[in-house]
Amino acid sequence: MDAFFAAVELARRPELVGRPVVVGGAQRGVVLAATYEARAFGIHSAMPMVTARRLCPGAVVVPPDHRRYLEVSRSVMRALHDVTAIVEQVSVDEAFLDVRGARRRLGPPTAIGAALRRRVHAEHGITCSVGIATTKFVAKLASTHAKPDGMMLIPAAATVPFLRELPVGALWGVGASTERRLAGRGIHTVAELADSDVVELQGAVGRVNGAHLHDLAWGRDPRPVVPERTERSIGAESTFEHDVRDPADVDTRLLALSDRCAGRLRAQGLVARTVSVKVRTSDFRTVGRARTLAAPTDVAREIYLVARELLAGVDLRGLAVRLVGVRAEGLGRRAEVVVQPTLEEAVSGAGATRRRAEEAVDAVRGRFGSRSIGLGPSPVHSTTTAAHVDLS
DNA sequence: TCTGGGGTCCTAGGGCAA
DNA sequence: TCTGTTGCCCTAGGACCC
Repeated sequence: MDAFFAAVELARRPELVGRPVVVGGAQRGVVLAATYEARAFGIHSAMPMVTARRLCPGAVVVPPDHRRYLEVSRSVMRALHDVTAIVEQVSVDEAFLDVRGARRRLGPPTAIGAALRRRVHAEHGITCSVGIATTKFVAKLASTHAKPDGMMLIPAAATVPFLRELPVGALWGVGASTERRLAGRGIHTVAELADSDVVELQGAVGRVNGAHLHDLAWGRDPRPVVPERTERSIGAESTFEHDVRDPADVDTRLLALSDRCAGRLRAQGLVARTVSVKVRTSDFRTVGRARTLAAPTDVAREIYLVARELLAGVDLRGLAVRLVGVRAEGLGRRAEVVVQPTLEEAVSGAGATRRRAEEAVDAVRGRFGSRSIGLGPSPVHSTTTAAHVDLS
């Protein structure tokens, strides 16, 4: 999709068409999407909102509506699934399709691409770009080159000449850091990358990455289009409006994040073996801590208690906290995992009770909305967590 | 001066077991 | 029983993507 979030906003607010529009949070956020009119001012995604406002004071700033973007995304993905079952969704606004099996029914890839672009525009009033190639990463580059609102086909024979013209930063997996490291070795273009020595390259950017980038430079990319990839982790993090010093403030946020994390685990029937926390201090330094549990869990209270302990072990060097996050890793299907209670739990039934309480919370949320009920902070040594109920 | 939130993957070192 | 090798798991951190 082209400037996806911004395009969705424009589709329902046509009076904004033609104006510089930026989708992003209020104060401490970054730019999530910008229309091409806004990009003309130098605005791009991931840029701090304050910088964007400075570059273009006249820009219309729209707060994000992720629920709406997800709706449109799902609808677009359904259109893709009408073409083929082999759809690999990469993000909310991007996917790979293996259309080899659809050619007899729907025609050549260019016809399929054109039909899809027409359908998305007709159904949602937004534009997308299509890249067609024999490998995933070349198709991705082609779609980038086709933007906005275009389509590009790169035949197999044209692949290497096309790639050689590009700067290394155009390759998927080459960010600012790798680009700098390569530049230090005189490598600025894909042609220079392709002609460099693999072993030397591996010394510069790592064993796996070096070999991978060298392959990409020659158009080699054996990765197939993989539908339905399983999730590796589920996390939640949030930045405070102002940096905080009171541990109780951090603690309250940590509980809410653990709650969100566990709720999503249960919703997907997953349990996590590892809990990790992330904390960013006022100097923007980020540290993480992780612990693998004796038994996997999907219970907010358990995740929270581990997260709190991990956080207590972090030396904040006297600095205020900017962000905290909780992540559940080492995921497994709850139905396939044997959860052995501790001896204490087996005697008291505490673990099972806790889980049933949180399932009740899920049920209330399912009926009255996600903000209708939440875990509240509890006395430090209490084994129970109060529920805060607001059915207003 | 400012820098979100959701993720994935790789590296490197220590612990540990075969 | 001791020693060396190998490989996996765990943790921390970094790079990257949208």
